[in-house]
Amino acid sequence: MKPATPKSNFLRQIIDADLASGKVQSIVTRFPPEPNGYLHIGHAKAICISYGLAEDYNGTYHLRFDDTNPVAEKSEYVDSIKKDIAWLGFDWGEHLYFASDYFERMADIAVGLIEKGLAYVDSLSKEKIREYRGNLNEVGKDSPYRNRSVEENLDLFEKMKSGEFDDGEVVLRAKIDMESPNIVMRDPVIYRVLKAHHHRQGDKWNIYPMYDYAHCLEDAFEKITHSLCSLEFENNRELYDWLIEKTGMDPAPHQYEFARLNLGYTVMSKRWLKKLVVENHVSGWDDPRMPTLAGMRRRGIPFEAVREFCDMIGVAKANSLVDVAMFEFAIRDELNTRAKRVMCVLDPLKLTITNYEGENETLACPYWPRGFDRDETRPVHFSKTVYIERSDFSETPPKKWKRLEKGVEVRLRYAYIIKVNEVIKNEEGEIIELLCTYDKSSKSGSDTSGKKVRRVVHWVDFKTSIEVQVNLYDRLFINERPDVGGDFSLEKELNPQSLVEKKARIETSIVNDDLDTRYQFERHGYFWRDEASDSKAIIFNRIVSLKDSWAKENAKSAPEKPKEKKSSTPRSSEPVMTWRDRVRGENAQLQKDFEEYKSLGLIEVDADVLSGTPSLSHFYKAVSDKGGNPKNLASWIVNVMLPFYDDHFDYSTLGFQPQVIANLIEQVESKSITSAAGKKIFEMIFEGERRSIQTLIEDEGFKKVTDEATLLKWIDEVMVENPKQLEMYKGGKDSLFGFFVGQVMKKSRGAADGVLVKSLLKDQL
RNA sequence: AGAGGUAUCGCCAAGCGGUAAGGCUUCAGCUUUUGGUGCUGGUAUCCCAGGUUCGAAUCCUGGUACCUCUGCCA
Repeated sequence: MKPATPKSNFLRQIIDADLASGKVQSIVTRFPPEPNGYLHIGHAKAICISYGLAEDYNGTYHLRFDDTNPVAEKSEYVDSIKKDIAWLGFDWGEHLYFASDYFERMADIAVGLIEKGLAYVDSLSKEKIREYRGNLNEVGKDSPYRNRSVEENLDLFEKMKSGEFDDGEVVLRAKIDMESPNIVMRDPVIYRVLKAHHHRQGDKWNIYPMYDYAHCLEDAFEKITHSLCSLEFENNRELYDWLIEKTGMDPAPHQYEFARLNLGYTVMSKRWLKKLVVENHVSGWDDPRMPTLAGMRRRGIPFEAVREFCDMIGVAKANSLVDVAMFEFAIRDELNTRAKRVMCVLDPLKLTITNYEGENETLACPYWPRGFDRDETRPVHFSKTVYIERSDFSETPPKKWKRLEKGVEVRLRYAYIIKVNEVIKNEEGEIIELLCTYDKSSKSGSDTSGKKVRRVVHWVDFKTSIEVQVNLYDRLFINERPDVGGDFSLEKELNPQSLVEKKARIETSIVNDDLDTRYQFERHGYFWRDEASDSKAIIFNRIVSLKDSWAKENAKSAPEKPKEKKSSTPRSSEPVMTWRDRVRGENAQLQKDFEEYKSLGLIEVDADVLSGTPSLSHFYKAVSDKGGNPKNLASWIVNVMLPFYDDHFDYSTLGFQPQVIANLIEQVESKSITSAAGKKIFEMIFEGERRSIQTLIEDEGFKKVTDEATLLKWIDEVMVENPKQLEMYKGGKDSLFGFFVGQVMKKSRGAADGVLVKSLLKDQL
């Protein structure tokens, strides 16, 4: 029933590694909303990630209100956010925090920064600050106030605090680097003057910390180990780490970023959600069509479905747009097992059984379908006249029609088999009633008619059924990505059918149920009572419709989607300018090396890489001085050795002689060891192994194995150990060949002769 | 133009040099008194181009596309 969820993601890998290395003993995560609005499904993803991870790893999670900007924040939002998170089933226990509770501490730390000469008060205007910051292409320049003395800064900051400056007059800035390629690092503002009323601190403060300054400190104060946020903060991480380091916070929290959720046919940004509410396109933040948690709760979506959905979509760093079908699946999957089935007719049409003689009767109808291991029933009234769904009768039935048509027997669900004999229409030609006859012996449960009728139709009793209002909700927008591309105008994007209100008729049994009962109205969808419902006027919200494959079948063949061709960019024949070309442009020696390497017969890219830095070039020369084929030497260094250094190759701190590498490559060249073994040996050297290559080969058995008998023995073993794969291979799964080669190679620890193994294996298989 | 990211099926998403997981969607079939549910089965060679290797989605080089950053918002 539960879909398998991705059990691995990059955050888990980070945590696993941190736990394994002892960097942390147990994890602490946090969800840090600003109390300036309502939570939506995107927040639910973030919460499920941070809190879910803490739960899974037996760690701790915090709820922290990041209330550093008093202007938009309200206690009302604090309450709604708490309610929403609790609804999702998370309990933060005693770990409820407010950034504003740390204001004193943060201000003290700012003083410390000033004392260290790492922060200064800037008197530049907002506009000037922007101008001085530069832009994406131009570096910034220093503020004229950047070099104020520590004393002056201390004095000025004190005055900011005590209210001697007005909003916007001065700011406190971190003194970092106005020429940093990362704009975030160009002396970011860390405190601003704001004489605003704070929802918890009142008028106590005249200054408020900025997010970048406050957030990392909050994490540190709370000893958060893994501070998870969305991708747009990637650029801010450098500042986060800078502040943690300069303020000496220990242990240091770390920030990791993941992609935020985008869901089709809805919007997630506060701006648009607010517009929907303010312009009355919806009834409020909790309108059942809203993607807010309050809206989903009112719609009747169980929180478990939201959680299941969050598990399903996983977490990664690639921007994505999740198909609503996935969310709908999660909701249906949850509701399917817990929603009682009842009958409700949304568009009633009268049907009279002309040969029905009794007054009425009561049928015991099961609440649950077969296979549910539940056998509760409810009484349902039945009489001579019932309502059926107008769309269940057709005068011109399409192919494969399974409902009513004239003269064909159909079962009234849980009741009798009937046959329509006559169609009564009004003056406009509209059908107003169907007259039919029934087979008295076909009563459901005691059917002695012997008939097998595959057509079924649901119904409610004419006299006793209750009229109710049903709200049929559908997606709010017409397009999958309403807020992308061009200017987004709500009027054009809104789905006019997002709410359809109907008068429907429902069986009486529902009056006895708890108000929060979830139902499946058979053949329609899942419903529950709206909170505005009362005993006189009952209102049902449709949570989600049933999956409808008939509609698809019936729809005209969908227009063929134009297949997007994967763009293949033609390879330009122009020689390309690499960053190394630029380096060489300023370093004649390297340029000379480059030319020399090429003349030695190196392929161009290897020559390019090896002459990219002085350190590398020296190293290559040192290795090739010892002899050997320059081309192969180069290729080995570039492709096998360099990846170990992850762009940080430094000859001077190498820890082994170039001679060693020359020897190693010679062994590979002379085919006395395989290249895989060569790589393994280098790995050992890289990690500090000091035995000679010769010794290593001897001691560790790296010598290339070309002995057929040994190889065949391994091959036999592999075939015996993997009977399943063997069978599949023989069944035609050729791609398994590589698997067998791999297994043999593994047995030999990479020492077997690959070519030989292949040919032997081919014979054996 | 700078910096930081990302690219695996229609949509999410595993994969970390040796069999291209899984879920959603979709298609086919079975069951069915819900055109629902359940069950069975099918559907990708990994953005492009080179290179290294017995073997590359994974390593190297170079491209391309998309996202984020120029608030005294978070």
